[in-house]
Amino acid sequence: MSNIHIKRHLPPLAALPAFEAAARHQSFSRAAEELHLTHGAISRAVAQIEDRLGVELFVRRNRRVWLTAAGERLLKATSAALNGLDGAVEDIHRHDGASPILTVSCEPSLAMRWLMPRLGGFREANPDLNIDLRLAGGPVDLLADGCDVAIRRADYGISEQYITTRLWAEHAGPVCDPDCWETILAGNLSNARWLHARTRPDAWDVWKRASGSEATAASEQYFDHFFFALQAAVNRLGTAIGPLPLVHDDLKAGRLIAPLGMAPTGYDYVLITLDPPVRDPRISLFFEWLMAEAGDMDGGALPGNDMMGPGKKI
Amino acid sequence: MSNIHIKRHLPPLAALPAFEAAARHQSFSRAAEELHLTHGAISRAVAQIEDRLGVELFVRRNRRVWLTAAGERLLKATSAALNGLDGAVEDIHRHDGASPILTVSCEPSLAMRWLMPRLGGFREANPDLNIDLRLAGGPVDLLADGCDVAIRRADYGISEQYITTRLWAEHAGPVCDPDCWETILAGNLSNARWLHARTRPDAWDVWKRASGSEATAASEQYFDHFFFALQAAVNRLGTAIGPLPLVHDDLKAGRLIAPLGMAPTGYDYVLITLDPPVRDPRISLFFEWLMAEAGDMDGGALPGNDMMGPGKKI
DNA sequence: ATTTATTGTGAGTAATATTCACATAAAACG
DNA sequence: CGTTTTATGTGAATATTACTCACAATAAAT
Repeated sequence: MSNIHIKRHLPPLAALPAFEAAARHQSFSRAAEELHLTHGAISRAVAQIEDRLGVELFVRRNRRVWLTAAGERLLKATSAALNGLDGAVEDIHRHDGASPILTVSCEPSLAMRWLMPRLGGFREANPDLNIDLRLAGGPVDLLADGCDVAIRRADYGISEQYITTRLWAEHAGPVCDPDCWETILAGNLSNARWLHARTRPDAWDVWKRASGSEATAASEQYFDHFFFALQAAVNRLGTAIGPLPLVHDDLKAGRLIAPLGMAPTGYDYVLITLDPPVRDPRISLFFEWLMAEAGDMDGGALPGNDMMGPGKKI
Repeated sequence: MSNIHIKRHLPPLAALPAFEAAARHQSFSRAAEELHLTHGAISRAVAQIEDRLGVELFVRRNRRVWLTAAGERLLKATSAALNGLDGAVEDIHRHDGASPILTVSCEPSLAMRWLMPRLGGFREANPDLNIDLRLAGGPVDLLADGCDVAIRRADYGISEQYITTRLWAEHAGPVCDPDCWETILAGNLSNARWLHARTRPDAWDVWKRASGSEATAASEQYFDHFFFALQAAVNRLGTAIGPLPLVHDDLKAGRLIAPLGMAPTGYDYVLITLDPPVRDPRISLFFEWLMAEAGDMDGGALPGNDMMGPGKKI
């Protein structure tokens, strides 16, 4: 448990400011001036990093130097590292450590179709707390990515080092444009053109299992992204499996209907944090807001609820 | 020009691995084991950072330690910094510095409505080059954010330290759902309900100036995001000013029409890089692809083009 | 050819990082 | 309740390293 050795290959950290300044100025002498050192110190610092990495960072041509490809790569990471640390120190001096920025990692489709349209409301309610939204899917490394919280669909094992707080259980069901539901109800779902997404190829199977349906598709079409399949459904191209959060606003606005209702897929959406949300007031604020916004997300849109459009009973 | 002193407040960098390990283990002794040092070395490293910052990083209670708020903030930056550097070193060792990841910073609305739907195509065409997309608006600091390129609407002064490459000139015009254009043409634009976005409050004025229109709104409505106003237009709530990239796909799919055509707004969309795109093969690849995808973006959708729906002549 | 601007380097020195040994403190244990 | 165990803090000695200085080397600028 305690011998989680993180084996890193780090350059000599103390030499990084010298390297960064030298790269910025493309000159060891200017870097020396900036840092109030001698050019020899810069030269040795750079040489030290090069020795450690076994790669040349600069191309030296008599009166000027410039970065090699390796140097460019290291500069990118170095600048990010130094600026990030500088920002942290400033935050600490100004706000005693409580950063007024909450960095949220969210899956792209959920962010686009659910979170972003609502973030304006959060900003209005909490003008002091800025949300920095990053789109990313799959396993998350909060520390490495510098994120405070992540929102994920818990369809994979989430590292035990994190605290996961359940947000809502995912419900999903076939969605199509309002004009097509009669067609579907007249016969059955097998009349429909099924829209698939390669990012979640089992969506239809999961739904069939959850709802006990035995339907097969009349025709099928594949898209690269879930987002795209849903857009196609809005655009009357067929019927897609819509997870509730991603189609919530479309259902509410009448752009889509879910004539067969929604069934739980067995997956939860969770909030991933390093510590329990209550420990960080920013996170607890965000969490409370999320839960309030998601009030009608968790079973509230099952058959019997009027959000679904007219054909909610199968 | 050369005396751009970047005044940073950095913690003692060499002490950071000790701090990070101590924070991770919540124990100085475990950290010492991991780093093959004595607990005294860890204690002094942490104390050194605390002295420099003038803040306590750990709460010491006899047999355990945990982070203060300031410590948590510094840990976030430190982890990100060390992991970022580690990644750079690994890239350098594996690929001699050429990272197989291209980090792209893009404005959220453009990313959502134009870039993301196309990225799948890029990934298929270039499976070796992964795109890491970050949503951010306004001024960009490529180095600080660790981004290779940024895509921006050049509506503000862009720092001279960057190379800006023009992508296309923005065209914009009123867009509404296909059923409403007859209403508009029957009278004029003043019959319409104008949809505004607080993120670009001058959009209608800019268009009126560009097109010479003197119209005024029959009624108006405000939204928090451009994205939202456009969604409202799709949803038949009124007429919004649609910049071509953001409504391109909606026009093409017939969800929206632009009965009065598009006029240049005077703003360019640009690619922002540290060096000319040709110098980095990843960037030049991405740039070429962008230009190919944007083939019909630059004036190609002006009145007279059939992309606009039936009412393209005013 | 001389000057100028730049980086590399050996040797000495200044600074600092690390250890060792001991001090301290409170929980755990019998 | 005393003893042991597990932690961290710290003074002094020591090992390491970072930095400077002075000089070397190089090639462009004059």
